[in-house]
Amino acid sequence: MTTAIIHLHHGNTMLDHAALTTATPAKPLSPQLPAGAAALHPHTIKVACSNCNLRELCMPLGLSAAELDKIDDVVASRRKIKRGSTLFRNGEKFTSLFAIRTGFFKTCVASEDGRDQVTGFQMAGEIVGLDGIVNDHHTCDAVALEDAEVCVMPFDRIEELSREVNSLQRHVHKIMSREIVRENGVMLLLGSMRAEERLAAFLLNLVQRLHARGFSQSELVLRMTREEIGSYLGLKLETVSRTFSKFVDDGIVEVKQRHVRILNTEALKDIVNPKVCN
Amino acid sequence: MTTAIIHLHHGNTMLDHAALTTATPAKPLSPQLPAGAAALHPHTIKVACSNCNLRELCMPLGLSAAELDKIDDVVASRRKIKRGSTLFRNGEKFTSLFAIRTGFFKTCVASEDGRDQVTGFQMAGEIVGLDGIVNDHHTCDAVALEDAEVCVMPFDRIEELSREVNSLQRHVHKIMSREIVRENGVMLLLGSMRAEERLAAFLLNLVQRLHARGFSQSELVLRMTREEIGSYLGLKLETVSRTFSKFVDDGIVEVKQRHVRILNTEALKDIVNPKVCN
DNA sequence: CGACACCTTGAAGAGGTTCAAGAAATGTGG
DNA sequence: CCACATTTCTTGAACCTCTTCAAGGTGTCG
Repeated sequence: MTTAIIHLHHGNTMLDHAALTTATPAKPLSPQLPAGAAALHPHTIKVACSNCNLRELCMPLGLSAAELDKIDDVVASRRKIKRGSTLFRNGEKFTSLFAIRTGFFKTCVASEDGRDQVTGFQMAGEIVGLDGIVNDHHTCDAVALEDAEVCVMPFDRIEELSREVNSLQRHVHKIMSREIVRENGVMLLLGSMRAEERLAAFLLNLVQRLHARGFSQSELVLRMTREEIGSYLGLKLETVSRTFSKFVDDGIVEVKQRHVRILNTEALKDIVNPKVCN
Repeated sequence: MTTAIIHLHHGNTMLDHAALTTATPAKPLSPQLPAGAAALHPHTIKVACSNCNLRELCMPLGLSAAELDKIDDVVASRRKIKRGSTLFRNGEKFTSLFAIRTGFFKTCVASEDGRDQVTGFQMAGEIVGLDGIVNDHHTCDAVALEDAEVCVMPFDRIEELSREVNSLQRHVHKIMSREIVRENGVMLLLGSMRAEERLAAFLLNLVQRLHARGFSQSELVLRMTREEIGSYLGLKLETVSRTFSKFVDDGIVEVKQRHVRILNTEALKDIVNPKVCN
């Protein structure tokens, strides 16, 4: 019975503590907003990278003090995006890359006839907007799945600076290459995995990225709907729901709406990479 | 009857003329090999971009003479790859990007348990190797589907030069962004399309790219097996074969092994983007 | 508290896969 | 250049996974 879990865990502390919200990590990786800065302007705030705790995620390591000074100029401003609204939209002019400071995004592309496909979920420290470089216009939408804040990095400024700071140039290349490799992995998932494998891979990937940001290795709060997960994984929302229920039945995870606790990471790994027996 | 076509077209001139081999395009876009150069060294030949007819595909436009001189240094050498052998392999150290001069490649990633997924097919003028930048090692295989020749472009040299030549810098960024956007499109295909839609989209994409290289808009020779097409499209080879047969039955294409003639491009487009009828 | 979005589950159905066999093309070695 | 081995492609039939349609439950937010 999959419904039992809802009552079994009703009232206990599962998934209820603060470490479960992406806005408040356990490790000290949260961005530090200069006190009072937010009050200056409702949407854009001028700030620097050098005192940002997410720098190790967005920016190259091992910068000299002089380079750091220059890098501070990459971020032109910050921008807050309300849950449900878009950071950029398919067709809009491309001017900047965005580094996510807080919050959670999805990116999605649409075909002409209106189908759409979630191409990724992005969290703090990750960069969105790379799709816009090639044609000076964005080819996908970036939608905030929770209230978010991003650093706006005008791309011409990035190009200018990366001619001067070698490690920044290398970093930009790596970020783009990383995105290519990530998408290769998604293609493998979409092209060759079955529903259970897809969802297992998805959960492991999410929890791994969250863990790198100081969150639990075993508990997470999904910021997206079943439908969005399904779109990303090439499944219908009902299939996602059923597969969650199957994992619960098998004792691999606990699920309470969007709260997920992984009880058996190894089992998930085995589902993704089925052992050849004998 | 789908088998009829094989006899119907037996002996006719369908797909038989020279314009159908990727090595001999109708338009003058074929690379010009300096006479005798090939004899100097069996595998690597020092040549420049400035006199290459594929330059408009690989390199930025509107370069000054001085910039062109510099760009010539990007290509360290050329390399010939026999059909079936690999240009690079998952795990190998990354040093260079490769511009395809002639021939046809597939790139594929493998999961730990041995499944593999074709992530793309590349033809003359396209760049492979971008996956290697992020971790200094390649994460996929690039396999020649026919005898091929590539220009070897050491990446540190590219980075060096793109600090000096702004248009090259921009070009490198665009190439990577284009790959990201392409993969977004494949994700849409894998995540939301049915078999017929996938194959139709695949054929239209191939023929469009071939046409940009001076080949026919309606005829093409597939350089890959049904299994490789299937892997790319997230289908089994039998499904690819059946879908081809369906298209033949519907009078949309003629198929004779790997020779394909598109009889009704509009029909293919309608399959990819189904019209919503009332 | 009521409206709305989201999630779960069941039952029936479709699309694609698997297994199997045979045909056609391709490559190889004598 | 031909015979044979191998690879590739096609097709059928049974099966299975995932989808579709439908209904009801749960949670959330104004």
